[in-house]
Amino acid sequence: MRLSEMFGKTQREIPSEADTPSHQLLLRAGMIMQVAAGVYSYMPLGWRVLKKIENIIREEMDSAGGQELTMPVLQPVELWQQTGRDKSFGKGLFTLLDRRERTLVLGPTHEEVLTQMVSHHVQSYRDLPKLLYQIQTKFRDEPRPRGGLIRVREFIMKDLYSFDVDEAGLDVSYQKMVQAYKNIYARCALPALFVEADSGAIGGKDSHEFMLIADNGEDGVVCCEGCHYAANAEKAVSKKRKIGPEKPLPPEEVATPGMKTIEDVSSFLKVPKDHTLKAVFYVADGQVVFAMIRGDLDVNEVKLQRLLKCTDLHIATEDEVKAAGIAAGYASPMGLKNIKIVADDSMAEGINFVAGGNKPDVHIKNVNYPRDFKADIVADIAQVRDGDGCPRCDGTLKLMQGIEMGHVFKLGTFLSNALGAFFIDEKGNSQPIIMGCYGIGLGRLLAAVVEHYHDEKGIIWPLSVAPYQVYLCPLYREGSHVADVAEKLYEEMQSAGLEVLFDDREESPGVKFNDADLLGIPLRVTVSPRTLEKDSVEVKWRAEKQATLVPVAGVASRVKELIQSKK
RNA sequence: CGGGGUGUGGCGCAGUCCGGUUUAGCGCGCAUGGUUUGGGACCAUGAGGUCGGUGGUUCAAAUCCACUCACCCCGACCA
Repeated sequence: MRLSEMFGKTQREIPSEADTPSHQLLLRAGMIMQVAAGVYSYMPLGWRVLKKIENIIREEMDSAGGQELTMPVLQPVELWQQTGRDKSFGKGLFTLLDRRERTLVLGPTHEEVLTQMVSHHVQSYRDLPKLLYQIQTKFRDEPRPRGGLIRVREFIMKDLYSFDVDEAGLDVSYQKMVQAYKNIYARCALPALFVEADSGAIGGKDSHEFMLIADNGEDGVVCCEGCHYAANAEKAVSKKRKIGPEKPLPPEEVATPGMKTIEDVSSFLKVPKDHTLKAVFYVADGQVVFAMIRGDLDVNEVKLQRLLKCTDLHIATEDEVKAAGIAAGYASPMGLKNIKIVADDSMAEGINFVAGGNKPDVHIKNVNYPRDFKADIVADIAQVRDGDGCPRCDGTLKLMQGIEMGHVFKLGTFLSNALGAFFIDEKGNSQPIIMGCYGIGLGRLLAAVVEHYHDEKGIIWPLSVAPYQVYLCPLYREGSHVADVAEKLYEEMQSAGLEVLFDDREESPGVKFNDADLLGIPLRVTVSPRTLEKDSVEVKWRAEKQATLVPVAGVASRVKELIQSKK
């Protein structure tokens, strides 16, 4: 490709709407362009990268036994009502009316359509297992698109669904996919951390995510420094610091005027935070729930939601708290009626806690469980903190940020039951097909590569996904034969099967080098009067500082060797 | 949806507080001509803007008021 003819220009200045490195660089390099919030076009360079990623994924899916197919974006809402997932997706579902006023959804994923398809084409255990996948556009009306390509509302995703006769079969499919995913990240040169994850609204047994540790990640990742334990912060558990037990003292009211927060109470009464009880009110599917936890800890809402098995969970508003007859800031589990109490197991230790007095300006000292109050549920609902103890070994947990590059999970039979996807087993009995699903967002993966591979000058593409392999960079000067040599090299390298981006523009060296660095093409070949004096060209890896001279005569084959050696 | 912020040529910004010397500027980019060519060159000339939108206040609005839209960032969703 001649740069002079290519659609898309580089930009010198950082677009003001972008503040994640991948977003800034992809915009500046002219690889993507925003159309609306969370909606992007891919320009030729960006699209080439996306296709390379797509091919890597396709190859790995195929060699793991996957069969590719395609399904419609437009789906009848009735299909979603059958599984109830229209509700669990809620507002995230893009819907529209057709001319007959029928509601259609823009598919946010394709389990429903595919399960229905499978239910028509699988009758016997002999038809299983099957691994079916698609690479196509999905739509989700995200509450907040973010970070350029990292979180968008229209995105291309590879989704594979597995269909098995039993749990053992599902385990095999799952392992195949985990391995295929590891291969994919390895081929994209990305270090992927394999972590335990929350399986979300559908439930299911196991779930794992592949995380890229990155400052701009939107997920918390917990990882043990001593063993292999690693989990999404939503799911992670830890050994909580033991405080008690202490000898129980009799409860005692104390005046705490204006002291509403744990911080206030703790410093006012000169009691450490871990000797207080924090009360947090939630509304779970319309019902007020009282979550209680030791004052030094925070509630993990995902854990709470899973525990309550509710679809909607939010912090109660002041009005909702008031309506439930609770004194905000002074709430206590003691004497509360008709409100479900969920307590973190940290408060079950015998400690003389300070808790709210259930009336303004009063707290109660020496509150102990279960002597002074009861909880409907006692379980782990705490957020893991950096430095907590590992649940598996004696190590310490580290809390980091990560980008979710892929998610695999075991769905079980929820969907096959809802959509009637059954098979006849060896004994002639009808059984629901056991499912799993495995997704990778391609644009997100592309962004993850840039997040991981860039410097202050620009992108540094790994060879496997680079839009072009070679940046041919002639520095023209009147009276030299740089132009002729460059044209000849362009032909030769292309004939040798190399992907060459030829910067044939009449620009100054600075402009060319800076664009080469910004675009991140792995290998730069510079031809100039200076190199031609030595009958050579200069060859330099984008990722390295030094350049080497290569004789003009054998450039194409030498470059080819260099590229091969890096693969 | 709650909290914060921004909308001025393709991009980055100034001007807005305190309405009128502003025919709305600057830098980058773009066009034409010339001089340049190893890390974002220089000179000259030029094109390009209903100041996000609507309504209002006023003799007069980019500037004040009201409403509205879009986008970004922080929290509830997920590849």
